Amino acid sequence: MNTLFKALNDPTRRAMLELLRERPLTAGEIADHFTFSKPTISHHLDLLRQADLVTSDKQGQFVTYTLNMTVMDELLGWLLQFKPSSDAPQ
Amino acid sequence: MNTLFKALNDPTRRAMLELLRERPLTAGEIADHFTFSKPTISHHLDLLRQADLVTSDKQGQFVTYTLNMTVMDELLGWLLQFKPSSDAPQ
DNA sequence: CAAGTATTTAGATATTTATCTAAATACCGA
DNA sequence: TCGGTATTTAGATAAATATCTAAATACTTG
Repeated sequence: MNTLFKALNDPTRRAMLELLRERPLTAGEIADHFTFSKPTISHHLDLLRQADLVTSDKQGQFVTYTLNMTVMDELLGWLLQFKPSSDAPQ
Repeated sequence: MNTLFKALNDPTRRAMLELLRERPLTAGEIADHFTFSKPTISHHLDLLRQADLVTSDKQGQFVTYTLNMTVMDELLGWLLQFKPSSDAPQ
């Protein structure tokens, strides 16, 4: 949960997730959408992977990142515990 | 959105929200659940307030904090954009 | 194998953050 | 008004984070 919130606590990483919503992208393609250096992008992707928000797959020279939303369900569950409707319908 | 994720990116603050799920509590009552100093607790509560996750109400010497979940809907919305089912039913 | 491309690792640095103690503020009751 | 309680503000510090450049690694192609 900590790792998840940490990964989400950065606008660049959230933008990356939104990019990957369309389709899987290579590290380079992702980097093209930002003005940060490649190592910085790589570091952000690493944090997203640590949180299991993305998976990475190396194909030759390229590393393709794919959105993995299963972990978001955990967040969704955490969120819903605050929704009174889930506890006491009314 | 930034402020919201920042506020949520701390286990103590998340625990505070879960405490407040039961009922509104004063700053002191909240502090009693943790081993941090009062100023530290106050600082965390300030961040939760900045994110609009809680409201505070001073009654005499006491400041009561109340959960305000309306802003969580924003987070829920952000989250649901990743759920394929919301885009393409299947 | 050498040169070029894609990506990551290493190491440095500036900023942000969580925490503390000490002090200030605000309120209450005698 | 004074002493006590509740909370916040100020200021300091250690740890975490985002970023960079330089270098390393891994793959591809001539």
